[in-house]
Amino acid sequence: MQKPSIPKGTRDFTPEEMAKRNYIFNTIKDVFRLYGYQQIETPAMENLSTLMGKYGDEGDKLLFKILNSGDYLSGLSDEELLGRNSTKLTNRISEKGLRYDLTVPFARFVVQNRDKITFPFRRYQIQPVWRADRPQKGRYREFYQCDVDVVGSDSLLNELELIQIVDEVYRRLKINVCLKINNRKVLSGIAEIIGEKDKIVDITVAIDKLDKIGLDNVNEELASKGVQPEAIEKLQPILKLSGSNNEKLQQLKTILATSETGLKGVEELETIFNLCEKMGIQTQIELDLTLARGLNYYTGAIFEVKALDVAIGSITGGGRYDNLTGVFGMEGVSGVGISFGADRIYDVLNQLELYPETSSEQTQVLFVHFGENEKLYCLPWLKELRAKGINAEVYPDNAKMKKQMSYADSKKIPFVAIVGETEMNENKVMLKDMKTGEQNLISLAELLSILAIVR
RNA sequence: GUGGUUAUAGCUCAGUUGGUUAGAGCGUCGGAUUGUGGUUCCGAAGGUCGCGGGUUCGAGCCCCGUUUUCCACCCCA
Repeated sequence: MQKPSIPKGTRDFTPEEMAKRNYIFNTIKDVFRLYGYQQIETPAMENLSTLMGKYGDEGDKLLFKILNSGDYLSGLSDEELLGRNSTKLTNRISEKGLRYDLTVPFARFVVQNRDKITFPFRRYQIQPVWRADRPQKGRYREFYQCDVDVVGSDSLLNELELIQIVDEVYRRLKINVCLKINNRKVLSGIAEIIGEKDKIVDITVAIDKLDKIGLDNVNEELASKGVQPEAIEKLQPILKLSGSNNEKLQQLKTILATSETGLKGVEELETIFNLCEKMGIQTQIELDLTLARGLNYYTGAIFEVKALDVAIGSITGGGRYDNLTGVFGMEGVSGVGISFGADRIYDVLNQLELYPETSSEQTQVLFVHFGENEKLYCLPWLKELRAKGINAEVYPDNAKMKKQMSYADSKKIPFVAIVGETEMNENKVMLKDMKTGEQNLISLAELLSILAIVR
């Protein structure tokens, strides 16, 4: 027999792992709701026409495509088949794909449901996304994103609130993070004043790597992309900017003095920093001019959150995108949002062992018994316990004591209620505390009060 | 897509220069113990050595291909 397996980059989650993951999801959800965001879901698959071209050339390659149903070759000519043009052929045999992120499907959702939505629309969405990447550390082909976005509002107050959400989520999860912030308008301004306006993508991609490959290599990459030597020269003081956020902003003001967009970006950043200070954000916030992020659609603020105690890449990212709905035929709607990478947060929490000890998903008491009559005797007790919200179960088969007890032990159930003839005659159970080994003959009322207190 | 790396029991891993019948720990199951788990002792089950080809008298071990794992690049949560 062939060993079963799952596709590369995907994972199974055991009950223990799910308890941990739900702790993350619930923490994030609770905070989202505090800020008035409401949940939506969208399909796992979208039409390829919705997805293609939204994430750049690289993104198109990383889309999982779904083969058409039925005889998907029937409409094709021999010429097309023998042409061996994968890209063209793909369009003919596949019209659906798995979603690559939650932002683009959300933009589609807004356009399609504009009649049911009141703006500004605040939604959150927690669902898996798929990327045909090569898996590696902290990188999966199926992973969950937790998105919060607000569309239909230009106010920088939204940026502030997203930062507050980041601050609160990571405070609750007890993860030390650094929030990096930049602004696409500043990046545009830089490209503008060095005279390479149309090379903005190459420039941002290159300087994004400053941390990783160093200044010399960045300059080399810029040159290889055709950026003029004078332009690279002009860029140097910007790359070497240092000091506090405020100091950087002041320097940028002089550097970008001739660029209207650049100055607008600086002004936005200034406003956001001031608001954060006013609201007493605890998280360390850093203006990082090298922060570009690959996504093509950001137009204003760009965010990225990194865990300070674990090397795993960014665990949250986002930004402002003006007019993302424009490609779906709805102009003039600006949005801003961020996405929490649940799977990376999970990896961080695992490495730092930051999970709370008690899990609400655990069974509180297991009924063990000596046979058919005893088992039936347990049923009304279970009903009462469950009605009070206490997780309880009975061992379903007639099995030896040892087996039933081992079951409780391996499931880490804290209490076992033993039921035999003596207990039934007295209308009681023998409650054993699995940690201390202590046991007492008690009534239903006593059992309820004990378990209610422990909980 | 590029480069490297890995694959032996359910899991984690040994396995000598290529030499008979493939090893351990953990887990599972049974027993010691028919009203008591986590400790201990005894026993059992469990393998197409990733797959395909080649070299050899002989391959878990060497060679080629392929798939897979993990890591890095590109890119990204």
